[in-house]
Amino acid sequence: MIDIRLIREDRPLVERAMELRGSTDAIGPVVEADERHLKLLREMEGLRARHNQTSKQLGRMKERPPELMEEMKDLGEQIAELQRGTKEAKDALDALLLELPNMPHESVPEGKDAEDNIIVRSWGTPRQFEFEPASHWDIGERLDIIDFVRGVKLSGSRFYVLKGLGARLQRALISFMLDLHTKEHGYREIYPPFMLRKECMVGSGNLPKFADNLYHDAEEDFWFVPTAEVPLTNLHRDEILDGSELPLRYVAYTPCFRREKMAAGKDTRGIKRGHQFDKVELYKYVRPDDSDAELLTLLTDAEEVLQKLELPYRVLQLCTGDLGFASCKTFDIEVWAPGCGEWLEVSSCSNCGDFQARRANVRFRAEVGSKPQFLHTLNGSGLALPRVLIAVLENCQQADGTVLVPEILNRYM
RNA sequence: GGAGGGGUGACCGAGAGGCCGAUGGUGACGGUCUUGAAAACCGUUUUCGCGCAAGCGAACGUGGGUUCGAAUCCCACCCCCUCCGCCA
Repeated sequence: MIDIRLIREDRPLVERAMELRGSTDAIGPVVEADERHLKLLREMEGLRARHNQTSKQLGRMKERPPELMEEMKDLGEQIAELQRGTKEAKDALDALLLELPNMPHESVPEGKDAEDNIIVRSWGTPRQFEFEPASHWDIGERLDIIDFVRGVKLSGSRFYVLKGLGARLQRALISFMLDLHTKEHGYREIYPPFMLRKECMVGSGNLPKFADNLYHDAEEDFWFVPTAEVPLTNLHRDEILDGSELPLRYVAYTPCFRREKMAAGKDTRGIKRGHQFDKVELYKYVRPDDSDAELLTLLTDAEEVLQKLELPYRVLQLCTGDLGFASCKTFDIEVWAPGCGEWLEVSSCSNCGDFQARRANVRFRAEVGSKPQFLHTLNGSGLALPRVLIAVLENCQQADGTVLVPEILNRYM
């Protein structure tokens, strides 16, 4: 959420930021709603002050003049009326504010869409094959470790079944990633609920705008996690943390559930994009001054997974037009998949600034006795499993059709 | 799912229509005393909104209602605890 006070104080700045992201004319309605709300609020509070004062006097009186009582009753009704109006105005304002994306960080390169993203660096060299590398769906079926037909039988399109060593490989990757981040990078492992209350989705920025990508229970207030970022954002919702606790670094493995309506018809082959996938997620709560630096270490923490797996990858910095809703600065990591012949996004590491902290109301006190302030949150996959699985299968395939898994996984297999 | 009890500030815990944003205690912070510390004593210590400010407004699980006035009364919902039932 963008601070309404910033919009009041420096509207052009915010408007420019919105334009950089490709959304125009978003601020005008906000300013109007804000003005309407403030007008009603001031009016209501004025009447209330009067009402409270007289009411207090009445409490001390022995005899209550009937005409004064009459007047108070009247005033009370006016206040009630104004209160309804104020609440409506506030709800309208909040609804607009919740739809505004985060402002890009000043260091983010300008651009319209993914075409304008910048390759920051590459690691490893794509392997030269002495044979035509197979796609993971061919490898998976040939080795009987990915079963597409039965996935569809169970749940429909975009579902698959991992079998035998396929399931085992995924589990090995999860364990490896969790161990790496907890033992070597200082993250604390979290096992969160996979179903959350609606307000959690608002806190992270998934609602109200992206409801059509979420699954939820029809009867109860349970929303399936689309990423562990959501429970991790809300872990400290409505809390004031002690500055000495920061930074907090968490890592969580969860399945992720997404409708993928927007991507209908895209990536239907293989396991690249399913309605359910596993992911290990990195998350940080940090002091505002530290978030730039913490983003870089978050990124290298995620990269190290691929380095240890010896999989070639590249790092992209997203341009302003391609940033996610909640992010002010993002780096993507893409792993090379020689079978599909494409770079696959396996991580998106973002600094959300105070955007999510405002929504979820997570604050900290810099020092004992000082005023609470919003902290910064960062998140990044570390990494998304199916695509790493793809990369392992396709990069490590051999001429005889078998797959030789990266050495680091040996102790997990 | 059924029965009963309960949700108050960082924590414990009072308050049962106006004198209550809330007694008291613990903790934390500052001070006095002390060579230093402990103890003792004194003081400070919720958050948000509006306002240049003085100040005003709001919040006692959440949302409604009664009343000039609600932490306190009424209704609904949520959560926690105990017991019973069911169950991986």
